[in-house]
Amino acid sequence: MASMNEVAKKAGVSVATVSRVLNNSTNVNDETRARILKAIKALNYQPSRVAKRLRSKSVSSNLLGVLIPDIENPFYVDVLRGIEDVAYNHNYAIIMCNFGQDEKKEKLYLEILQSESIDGLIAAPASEDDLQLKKMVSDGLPVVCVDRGLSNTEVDLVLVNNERGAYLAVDHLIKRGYKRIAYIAGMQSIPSSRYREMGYKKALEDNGMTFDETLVRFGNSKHQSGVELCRELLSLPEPPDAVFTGNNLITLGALETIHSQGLKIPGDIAIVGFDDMYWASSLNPPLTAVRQPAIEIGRRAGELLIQRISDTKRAPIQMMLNVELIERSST
Amino acid sequence: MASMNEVAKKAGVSVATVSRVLNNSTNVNDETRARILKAIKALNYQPSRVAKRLRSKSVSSNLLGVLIPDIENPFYVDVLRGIEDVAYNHNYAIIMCNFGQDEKKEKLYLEILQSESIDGLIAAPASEDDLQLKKMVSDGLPVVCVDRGLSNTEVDLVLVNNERGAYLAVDHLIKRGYKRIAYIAGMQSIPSSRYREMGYKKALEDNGMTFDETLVRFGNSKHQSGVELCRELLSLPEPPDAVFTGNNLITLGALETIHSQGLKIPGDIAIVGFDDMYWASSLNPPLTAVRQPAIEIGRRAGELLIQRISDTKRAPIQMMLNVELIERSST
DNA sequence: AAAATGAATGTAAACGTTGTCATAAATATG
DNA sequence: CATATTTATGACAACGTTTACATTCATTTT
Repeated sequence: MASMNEVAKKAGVSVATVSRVLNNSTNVNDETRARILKAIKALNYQPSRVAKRLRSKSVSSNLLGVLIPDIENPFYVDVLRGIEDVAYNHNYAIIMCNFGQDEKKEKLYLEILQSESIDGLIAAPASEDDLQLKKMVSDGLPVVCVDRGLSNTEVDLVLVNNERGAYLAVDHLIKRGYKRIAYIAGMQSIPSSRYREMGYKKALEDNGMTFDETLVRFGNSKHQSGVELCRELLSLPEPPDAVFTGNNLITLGALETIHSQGLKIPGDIAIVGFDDMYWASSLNPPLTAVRQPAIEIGRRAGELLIQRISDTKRAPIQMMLNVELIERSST
Repeated sequence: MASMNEVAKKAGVSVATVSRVLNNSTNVNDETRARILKAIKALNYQPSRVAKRLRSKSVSSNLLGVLIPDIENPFYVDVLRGIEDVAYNHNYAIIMCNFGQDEKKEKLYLEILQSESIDGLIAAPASEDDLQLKKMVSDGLPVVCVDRGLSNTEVDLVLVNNERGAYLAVDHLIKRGYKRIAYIAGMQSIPSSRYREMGYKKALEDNGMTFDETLVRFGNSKHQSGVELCRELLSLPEPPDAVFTGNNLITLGALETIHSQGLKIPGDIAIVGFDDMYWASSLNPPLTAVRQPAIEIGRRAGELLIQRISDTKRAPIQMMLNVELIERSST
């Protein structure tokens, strides 16, 4: 890799002038500029983003961090896609950190990101009380949270109306005549799990139904927990006649269990999931689901972050996007 | 962020000594070491990976590039997961580049990766003749290819026996009595599409069936192409009675079309897909599929890369992993 | 014609490390 | 005791940029 020095030598100028050309600053002679551009081409010179980053924090070094809990979850993949989309358009590269709901791993990744001098970070933190992340925010790193916020901390945030989504789902089940509606939730420490629980309870209440806590199970947000918790629910003396699942992976897990027990959907049991997938209509049966605009969440977060990088002072913005219930045949 | 200099000052030593402690080199007094460690803790010092990377290419700067065609494809997500797994265990961070089958985007990402002075790269290149990538390989960057190789270039490679996978799928269909078996392929420029075609043809041939080229359609490897090409096939005067789909996304697209036309699987038409998904048993109907060990591909590639980084000279290794046919109810 | 301006360029420090070399003190060797 | 060796440490250059400041020269202003 040719360096600026070699270019300068070849063009017979100093590095400063080369730098000026590269950052198309004024006051450089047309002929010199041409000579330098020629040398750049000849040597196939590419500026080192590393050196740039080291030299000045002020100038953008075009590196973003993305910290997500679980890349196996199609929802986060879509968020990532949205982020990648705007990052690419602004010439940013992305360091992807997938911490798999493991707080130790999250911690290590945050350290690495800091150490890489990223310009900004988009994160779905493991916990609302993430001290390390809070510190990074208060130290001035541009941060945008997605899906989950940080308690007592002013930070840009893009999420979805979780309570409303759950309400829509459960209300829909009730209107369809289901009486014993279970909720298979994700990790209790994740805010969205709790908001969705609130929506679940509110829908029951608004419809004059009583809340039965044996029908609510918190898991670890993964596929396997969907499998197992659904099995538990089905083996209850009075099993549910419908189940509301807390995310993508749980839904697929629950479906697996239901199918393996040979139950009919929605005849024996109905199901509505949080998170839609574009292939949800090819599931057996086509799944009724609450759709989050995942790609848009990613895009918005990316835009907010890039804004914030260029204006650290602007007041934090919190965006709550809308969800919608997609009715198919599982309910 | 405290720098080494501040630590040195605080501990009353020179930066050299601090560096020695950090790289636990010998010949540093126990008492001094203790003092330095204390200072490091007090200042919450973290070494800058950026400075490290700039300073010496010799010492590992712990940054890997991953270049994949399509993060929406669960196969690549799994590969990524495998890579991430071993990267994390070796304290490497990952710059993720998703080029969405767009060669211009791929080019830009390769430039960025180079400019970021990555230690090594795992790539599924857009084309076998990718000049830019070939150049990077010959310039000495450690590279491991996954899923697709580079022509006339010695490079580590991890892939799967595509021909055999296709053969298994098509042979299975034939044994089940299907007569007109279509193949909805991905992009023709992608080697795996062609190897799968070879397997498809070979299975026909070995079973004494004639090859009908109107039953083979190449697309762009995305969901939408599955939708459309399947529609084309179904509206043929003599439509197929079975279809072999070239990847994950195509399978889901084809399913969508089949369902939307109200056809029964496998009664009206059978389907077997390349790429399994763990939730394939929840599809309607449970999908018969050729399984690639995607996570293992990622892991192996990660291991090969880390090996190669530490030993640039070792002869290239090409690994071909096995596929298996998972029989469910769509055939 | 001297002074002031401005354009074009160069010099050098800085960013935070690593690593080579030099130096000083302590210890071992004869 | 003189010399050689080892141990512990520091000084400084280098990596490839950016940028503040200095310099040179041509042009304009008085």
